[in-house]
Amino acid sequence: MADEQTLIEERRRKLAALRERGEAFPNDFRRDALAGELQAAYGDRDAQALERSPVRVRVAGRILAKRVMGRVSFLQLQDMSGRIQVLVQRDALGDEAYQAFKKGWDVGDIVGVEGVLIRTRTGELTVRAERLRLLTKALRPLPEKWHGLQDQEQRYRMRYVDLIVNPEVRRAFLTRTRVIAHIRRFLDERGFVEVETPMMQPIPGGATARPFVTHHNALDMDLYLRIAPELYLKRLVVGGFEKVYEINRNFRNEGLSSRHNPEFTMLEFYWAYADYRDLMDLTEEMLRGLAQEVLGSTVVRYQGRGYELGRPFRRVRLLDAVLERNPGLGAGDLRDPARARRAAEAAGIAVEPGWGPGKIQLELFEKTVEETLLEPTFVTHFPTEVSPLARRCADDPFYTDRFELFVAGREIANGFSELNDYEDQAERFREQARARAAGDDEAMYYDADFIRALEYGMPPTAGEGIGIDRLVMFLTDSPSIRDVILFPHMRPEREAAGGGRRSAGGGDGAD
RNA sequence: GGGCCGUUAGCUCAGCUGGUAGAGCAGCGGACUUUUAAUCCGUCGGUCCCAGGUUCGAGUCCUGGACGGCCCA
Repeated sequence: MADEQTLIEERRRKLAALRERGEAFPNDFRRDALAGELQAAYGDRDAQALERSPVRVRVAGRILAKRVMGRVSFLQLQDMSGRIQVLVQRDALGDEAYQAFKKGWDVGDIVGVEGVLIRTRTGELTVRAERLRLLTKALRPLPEKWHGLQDQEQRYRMRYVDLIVNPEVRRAFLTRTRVIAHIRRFLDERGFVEVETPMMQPIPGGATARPFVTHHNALDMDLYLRIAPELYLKRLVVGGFEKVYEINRNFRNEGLSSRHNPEFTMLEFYWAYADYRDLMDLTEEMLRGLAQEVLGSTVVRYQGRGYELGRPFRRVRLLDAVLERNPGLGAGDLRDPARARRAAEAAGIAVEPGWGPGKIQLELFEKTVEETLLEPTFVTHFPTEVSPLARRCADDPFYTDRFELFVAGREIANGFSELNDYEDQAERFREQARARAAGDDEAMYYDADFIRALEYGMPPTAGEGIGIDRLVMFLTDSPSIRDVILFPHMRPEREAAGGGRRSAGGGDGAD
């Protein structure tokens, strides 16, 4: 009587008894209180005070624990706000109702309770039930009460179970929601306008990445799931949306890892009459306020280490950061194509044919510097060669007015003064198109409509993208991006019939 | 794509050098009117991820595969 099918059969039997009494899936119970709010409002009221002025409540939620002690029982009830205990007494409900509860109700069932607040002998705030309703009978048993669900695969595949039994998971996702809400408020307060631009694009632009392809039947044309919204948001700046942002999904057809999911959430915002330095200031302010709001402190604990967001972030040029970590190199070694190639090869980098000194500087940076940048650091002056949408530095066109923000060794944000010189932009697109023709399938396409938009004139503008998932990982102390994406991508499960161990769908059609 | 690790009851986990597969929780039966990992007595429950192989004998050893985790590209 304890393999999965038997456990389910046992509950089906209980459900059948409910159906016979005509009360299997009622939808007329209305609650007027939430567990967490009751804890907050009455948590400090003592037993006598609760007795003197009784508080009647109707709560509903899932049974997480059931402790039967003869003619009295205790339930632990969980709703979206938290948990509260329920006291169930035979003498209050009558013998028939109490027996039905005792024999027919299980951990995992969803119930409604009407009663009064009391404090038990051991001091716990409790709803003493006067009426009990079983609202939804659960067929499947919940995981073990103490350890919860540990198996990573099952936690991701059956997130609904993970959320029921692992409170820290629920907390992380609520934090994610608060992060996004805070960012919206932050930008709204500063006059930014939120928009939505195409997810399906005829030309995938705005980043270097492999896209997903789909097909529009009526138009008989391929469309690409966007890898970035950038080129559309800049069209809007041309159109007069001088402060604009979008928080939404990007799709990149690349590998999965603890830092990559094929679909991920990005904030992009564009700010006319500002430059990349203004962006860095704004980013610091945003992240500082965010930590304060979400964590109550500007110190973030991540994977055992503390990070201080309260102080100004370090700012360092990419070349200087590379030279710091590679003491054998001099500035001149990384500007000349042949010398840069030799330097990279000496550092163990397999230099590909099309790479110029700018790409090599970036590779050296990623290989030798990136993961060492623990404290929040703005790395500035990315080479023009690897920044096809960024404005060149006024004093040195080899570099751009661009930065990336690194925290805990990971890229969190990428921003730059936008390239609004349509002639330069057209030339950069042609350069990308040449690289693509030469076999670089991550290189950008030439986007003629975007050039046309720029030719109408885009004001001097700064724009930035912030990876929301990685930011939330940092703020929730999550080691994997899958811990902050509700339903991360997984390989399909094997069919239950195929003999695989995991058979989440195994009960389907059993009746 | 490569390397390492994992997969045993619904869940969390033991299982030594190859010799009859275990515990706790959950379930079921019983006791119990203030417990909170309730307690106590009794009890059911296994395609040891899959397929081959070695062996008198495989959860355990070998080969291949599936899925997952970590690291690398």
